[in-house]
Amino acid sequence: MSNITFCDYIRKRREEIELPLRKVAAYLDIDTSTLSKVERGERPASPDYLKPLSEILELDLKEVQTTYIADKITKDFGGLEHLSEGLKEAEKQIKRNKK
Amino acid sequence: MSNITFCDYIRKRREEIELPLRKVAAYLDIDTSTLSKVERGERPASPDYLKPLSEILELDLKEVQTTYIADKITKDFGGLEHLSEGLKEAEKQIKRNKK
DNA sequence: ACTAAATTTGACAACTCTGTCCAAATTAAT
DNA sequence: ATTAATTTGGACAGAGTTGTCAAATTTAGT
Repeated sequence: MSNITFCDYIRKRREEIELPLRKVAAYLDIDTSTLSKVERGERPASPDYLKPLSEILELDLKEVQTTYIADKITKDFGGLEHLSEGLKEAEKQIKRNKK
Repeated sequence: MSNITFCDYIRKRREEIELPLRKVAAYLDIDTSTLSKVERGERPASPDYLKPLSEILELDLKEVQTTYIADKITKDFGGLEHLSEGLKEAEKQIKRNKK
């Protein structure tokens, strides 16, 4: 029922493959403390982290991005009544822009 | 073909019904200068503006929100490769959360 | 229990963001 | 052309964000 948040997603995975925060943080070139905060949802993840996270956690980049986006959108736009329609419209526009 | 940006959308409409910035800004309870910047895309619109904007510009709130969301998402997430998938996933989650 | 490693916490500086104020520039009306 | 109204620009303050550092706490290994 409940949606996996981005922070839980990456923390679970990191524990799964038994990497210490220290190592992952070093790979992302950020402080251990920063990553700790991100993993506990105290701070949002920077989009810059996505690619290196997918690498060191051996996750599909697409899945990482998807989880990140879904999470951030619900947080950023959660208060708007017509969010679903807005998202559909956004999708259309993005497809249009690709061409 | 080109997507209407939120700022163009509200500026066009304001000019259409011939309201000065001054009046609209007063209704939103912000400085004229701030609204000027928003209408030219120099500053993002606050979500707080959406409701009063729809009222004074006599626009459907749903349309206002949809335009706002679509615009903001392309600006916020434009750099991500898997944005379309992320949006679909976000939609699913939002629907799930409604229940 | 002791030690070392891992993680969390809080204070902090640098930076960004939001909106205001007021002066300058542009546009409209007579 | 002058005047009045509208719009824009830039300096600014206050609030919020981002990541770091170092100390405190928790967890794991012996």
